[in-house]
Amino acid sequence: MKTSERILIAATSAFGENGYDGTSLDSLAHDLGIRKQSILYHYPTKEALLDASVSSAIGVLSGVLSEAVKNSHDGWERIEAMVRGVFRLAIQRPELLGLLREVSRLGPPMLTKAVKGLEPLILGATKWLDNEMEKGRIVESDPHLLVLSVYSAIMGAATEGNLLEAMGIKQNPRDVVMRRKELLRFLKSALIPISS
Amino acid sequence: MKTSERILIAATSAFGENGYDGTSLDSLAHDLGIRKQSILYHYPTKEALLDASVSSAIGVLSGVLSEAVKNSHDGWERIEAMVRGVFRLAIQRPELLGLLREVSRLGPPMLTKAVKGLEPLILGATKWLDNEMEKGRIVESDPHLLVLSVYSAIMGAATEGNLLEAMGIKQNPRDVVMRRKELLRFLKSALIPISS
DNA sequence: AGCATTCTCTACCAAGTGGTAGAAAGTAGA
DNA sequence: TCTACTTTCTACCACTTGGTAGAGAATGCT
Repeated sequence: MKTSERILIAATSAFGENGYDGTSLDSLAHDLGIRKQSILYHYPTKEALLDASVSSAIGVLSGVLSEAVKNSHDGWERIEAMVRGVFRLAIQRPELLGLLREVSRLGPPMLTKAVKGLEPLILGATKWLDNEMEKGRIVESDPHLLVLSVYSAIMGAATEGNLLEAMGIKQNPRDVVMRRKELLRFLKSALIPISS
Repeated sequence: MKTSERILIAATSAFGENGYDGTSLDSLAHDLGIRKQSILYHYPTKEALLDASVSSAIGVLSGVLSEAVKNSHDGWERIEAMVRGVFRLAIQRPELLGLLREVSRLGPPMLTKAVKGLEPLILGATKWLDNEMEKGRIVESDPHLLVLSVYSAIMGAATEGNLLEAMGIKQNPRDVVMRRKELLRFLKSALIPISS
């Protein structure tokens, strides 16, 4: 694999797990078995490295979600597919979601850029929700707020692994599945009209 | 006000907003108009300062929640009171919730200690939920998972202010109230049996 | 082979980090 | 006023931070 790719992957992990300030270029280089200056050759500044990490993370997330949209029909099924996709991501690469959360803490200007990258996704989601509401397949409410609620619920359930472990709740794959089921039940009862 | 209290308050803000690694004792001292060494007199290490901040934040949160419990009856009303309490806290002192989130990212050993501090609260909540489920006032489900879902939903809705602003969603008090309402609707439909 | 390009390295640097030592200043009781 | 104690200060330290300058290697093209 190309060095620049290896750097990007390691950086995404580190930024997502230890935060931006908690990650030093030296430690990053050490983990990769190279020198810090090699990192700075591929990414001229630390911020540029963060930028690239965020872009790639957004790319992966977008991929997962649009894949879920492609392979599902309208209504509840689609929401379920998206939640499953994000959970799979949370298990396989938790650092990606951690990174997005970190970005939202860092605030502008990085956050602004990230949101811009996610804008088509958010726009698509709200439009689709609007449409679904019109057809009565989803409970009427402000789509923007809905997207946020769902976002934070998923993000929370998917990324609070640390917290769960500290609470003594095991993290076997089976338990993660149960948590996903619980979240889906949660979402379903909140979003789907009683008739269905 | 005593210097040690001023330090504690400023530290809680800083840790909550900029993270532990993102906060230097020098900048903290500068904001307070004192010298770093005065901080280190009251709190021998940076970690001790974090510890004290976390303890105080947990104290405040516990206070808000037990106040909500005291002033409400069983059933949905109590959940609503608790959500209102946390939202009020999120508006008045968002850095407190930010700090708790930061702690959950830092992981052990600080997280372990924090969770231990919150244990009575969590235990009380799960016990109460168990009881409510028995009486049929709340939908049957794993109380632990439920607490987590509710926690992350509230935490998300209450602390993603940065994200919302970057998304161009205004943050007037009126809008915060709307978000709280939306979250309450969300929780209600997920938690309350259809009969009510 | 020679040459240019791409990449990784050693050697530094100025600034900032948490923390130590101990002097100076304030404060209160006798 | 003397004394004991608490608090804040100046001065400093070893170490780490992100970043620069430029020398050496690889690598591929002709």
